[in-house]
Amino acid sequence: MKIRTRFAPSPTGKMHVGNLRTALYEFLIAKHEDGDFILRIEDTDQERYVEGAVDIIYRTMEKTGLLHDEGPDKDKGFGPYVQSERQKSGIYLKYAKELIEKGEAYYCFCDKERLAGLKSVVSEDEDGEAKEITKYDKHCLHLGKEEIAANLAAGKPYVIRQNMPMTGTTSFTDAIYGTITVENEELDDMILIKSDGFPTYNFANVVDDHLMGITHVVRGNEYLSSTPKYTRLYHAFGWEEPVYVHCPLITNEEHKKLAKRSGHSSFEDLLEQGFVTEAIVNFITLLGWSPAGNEEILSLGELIKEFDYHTISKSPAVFDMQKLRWMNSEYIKRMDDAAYYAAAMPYIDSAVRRDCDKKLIADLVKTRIETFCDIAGLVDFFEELPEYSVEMFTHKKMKTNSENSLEVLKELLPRFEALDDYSVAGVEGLLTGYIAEKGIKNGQGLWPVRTAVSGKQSTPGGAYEIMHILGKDESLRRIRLAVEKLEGSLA
RNA sequence: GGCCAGUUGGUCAAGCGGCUAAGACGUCGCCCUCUCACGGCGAAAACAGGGGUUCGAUUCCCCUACUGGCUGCCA
Repeated sequence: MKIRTRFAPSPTGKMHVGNLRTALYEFLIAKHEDGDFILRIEDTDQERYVEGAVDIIYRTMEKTGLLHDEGPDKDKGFGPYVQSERQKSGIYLKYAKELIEKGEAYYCFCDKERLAGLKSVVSEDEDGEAKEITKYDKHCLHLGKEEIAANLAAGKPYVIRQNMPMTGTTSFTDAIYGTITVENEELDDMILIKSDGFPTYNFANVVDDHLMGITHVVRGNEYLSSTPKYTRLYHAFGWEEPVYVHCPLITNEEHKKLAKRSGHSSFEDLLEQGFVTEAIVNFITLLGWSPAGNEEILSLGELIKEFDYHTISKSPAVFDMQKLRWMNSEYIKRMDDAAYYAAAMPYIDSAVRRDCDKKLIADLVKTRIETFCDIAGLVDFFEELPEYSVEMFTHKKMKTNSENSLEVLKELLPRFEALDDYSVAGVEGLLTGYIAEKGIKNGQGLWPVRTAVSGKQSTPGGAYEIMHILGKDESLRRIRLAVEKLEGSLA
């Protein structure tokens, strides 16, 4: 049978990385076996709906290459794929009523006050916050037919609840976690249809998954505890259950659920921080799953080939920013020229306003950045010579100090003044010639120059490249300044 | 509190009864080198604890501890 998976996000804001990974796994599971990947918008919660969130979902899917075979924007398949649209046809209510007839669900007219009265404080957490638990007492299950009819006729607000048995157990099998069994008395009579007429996620999800022929239900393991309820729903309808694939949670460094404040909880945050889409996709896939071989840098195509959901791990994974940064640097290094320049130039242009060889700057910086946002901090000295101390001319390993740096720079200054060819090769020729002539080490000649023209301990590129980028005038200005500095300190 | 799940180096993770317990990130060292990177080489670093089962447990079972999730007319 052809595999069909679905990504069923709620349009409530940014694309959380946990959601993105779920989408990724769903896509990978389907495509690995040439199956269908479906996009369904679960917007049954009117309260949480955020304008524009659906567009974020579309954009993210497109950018990451997780292209769906069926979805809201395509006019094929079962459609529509937006639950608020589907709801209009009364489809969910129809199925809920079917359950009522079977005795698997019932109308409930209890108001919030009565429900609140059912709550009991069971404990307090460390912050002194009371933890309450509620389990509905099945009060309305025992309403008479006439009473229900009268309430309905009177337009009294109602919900429809699932009728859980008080005895026995319910089991389901998850592809990752194995068979899980719970006591039915632990199961609350969950709400299927809300008083506003919308189905709850729990219900709409099951109905739609069935109607759309979803074979593999993939979701975060926060749903593991509620899955027995879904199992009961499938059984009540007499529907075949899908294969469940629950994925381990992604946590922050404190091993807590990735929260908004961590600053990297969403795809958009990551893009803003200079990460490339392919690296994000690659990295997120590896949170909870690892390939059979040792190669970790894998394109989406390679992931499709290698992904095997049976080997998804059970334990939660910490989102390691450090490793993402490394992986991003690998992707940057592997970018071809066109793509790389296109991505890097905007960052270089905004950091270096001087008219110069920016392509060279881009080349120099390529192996030195982990994200594009790192560029600014590396190239700032091209724009403006930073304040620096003469101590910088003293370097033990280079065998330099203020005295010989001053000597080198003073001897070099007239030669640079006479030089017209400030190409990299031109500058290099002059400097290597000088070094050979003096019989000194490369470092002894080059360290003073590089320091003088950059004012920094470390720079992308060396003296030749920097002088070429700065050009004759600016290079001379900086060298003269260094000479003054050194003379001042030695006087 | 109840229920469910998880627990291999700092992090991601191989392992599926017998191994010197892979690999990657990070860290440290060396080489390369005009700096920093890149690249190359190398090092330190782990089976939560206790009981079983077994000739033999990281691997199977039980208990404990810890961590996380759920316990909404949210998903």
